[in-house]
Amino acid sequence: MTPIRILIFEDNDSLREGLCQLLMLREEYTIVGDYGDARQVKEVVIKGRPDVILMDIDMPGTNGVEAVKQIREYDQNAQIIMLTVFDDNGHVFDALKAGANGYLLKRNVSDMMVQAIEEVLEGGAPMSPSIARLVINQLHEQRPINLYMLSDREKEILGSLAKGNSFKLIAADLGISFETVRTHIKRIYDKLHVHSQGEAISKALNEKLV
Amino acid sequence: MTPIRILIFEDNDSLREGLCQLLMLREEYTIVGDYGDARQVKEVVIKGRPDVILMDIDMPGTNGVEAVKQIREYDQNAQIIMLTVFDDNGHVFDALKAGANGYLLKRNVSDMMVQAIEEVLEGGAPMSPSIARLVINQLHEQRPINLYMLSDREKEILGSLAKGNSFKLIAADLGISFETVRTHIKRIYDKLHVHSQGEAISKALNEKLV
DNA sequence: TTTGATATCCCCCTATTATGGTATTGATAG
DNA sequence: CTATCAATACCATAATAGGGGGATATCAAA
Repeated sequence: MTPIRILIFEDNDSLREGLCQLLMLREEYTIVGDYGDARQVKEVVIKGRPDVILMDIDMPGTNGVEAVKQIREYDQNAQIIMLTVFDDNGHVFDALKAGANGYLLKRNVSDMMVQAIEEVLEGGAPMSPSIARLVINQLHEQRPINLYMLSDREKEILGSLAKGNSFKLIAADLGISFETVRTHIKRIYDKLHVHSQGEAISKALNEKLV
Repeated sequence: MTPIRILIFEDNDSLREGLCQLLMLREEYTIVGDYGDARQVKEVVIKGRPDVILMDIDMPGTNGVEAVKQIREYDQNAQIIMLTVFDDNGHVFDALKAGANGYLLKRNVSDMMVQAIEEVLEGGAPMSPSIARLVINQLHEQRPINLYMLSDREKEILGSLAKGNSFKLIAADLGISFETVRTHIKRIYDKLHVHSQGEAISKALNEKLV
């Protein structure tokens, strides 16, 4: 059976060495490199052909997020697990958007690292609980909107407008007259405090009014 | 110490009973109710005051997603863990958006349920690995941008347009003439295959071109 | 050197949208 | 019962946007 190739970027020397020792206990793992910074990330990844990359977020020089972006330009297969001390610094979403596959807090590393590596290789996404909650909360949509008191009909028309339809088309779609559409649009603009189609569509889409 | 109150909605009788038995083994848990459907969800939740709700996705009558929406209308505190057989049916995101806090595949239930309950009460978001990966993949932004071959200037102008600015304003902002803005806009419309501001803004925002 | 892409500017004409009115109907809340 | 609101509809005028041209300058690649 071929060994699992692991590459480590972590600027804290003692943590990095601890990780190496922890992972070397498992004979199915091979550490193909461990680095205190990500300056040579491209060369190192190409040479090392890692299955799993452990990437610290905060490093001198190239930070972890930037490193992930660079890696993803030419390698979509390596599984990348981010390591960080804090769970609130906004880097979380940047890293995940850039293409990271997992996200562990350093305080969970000794407990969860081996399990996390197994999980990520099986197509999972290992995350510390507080990180997982951040991600889930991101998805929660707060709805009790209608901040602008749009009526159902007005929302319908704004929705159609935001799809790019002209007044004429909206009228035909809804089976009402062109003039009625214009009346609705006027009221929508009033309520939204805008004065043009562009502003209305922008506001509608950005604030998810439709 | 006050017990942890658990409420169960699951239409598979044997799984539901299995869950009850599993959780009753722990003396810190109290099952405040177990139901095969979510028809009375509002009354039951108000009466039971659960700390944790286990909610099956697929149930006759009111489905799990709908039930979560109803619960969240008046209870923001109960921690809701969804249960499902499949990890690919699109309900995943609906449920999480509606306000669920965790998501387990039924095949992981016996292994992970107790740990999941602890995790969710500590502010985590327990998920089966494959669900976690779905969520993470949702965040990954695929970049193969510039599908439409917009130049930098064109992207800049489209961005300004999508903020709701008029041609006049864009011209003033960029320090170029009104006619130049129009020329750019015409080319943008060509490249995007649209014929109006509305369509252009809609496309720009929905496809994240800016 | 010529070509192609980009950015800049102008003109003409038409179509669509914005603003300001007024008005009728039906449903609903006081 | 009546005041209000939502939805419907129309008119007139002004402003903005869309579609068709044509033109010049730059820069890099062929």
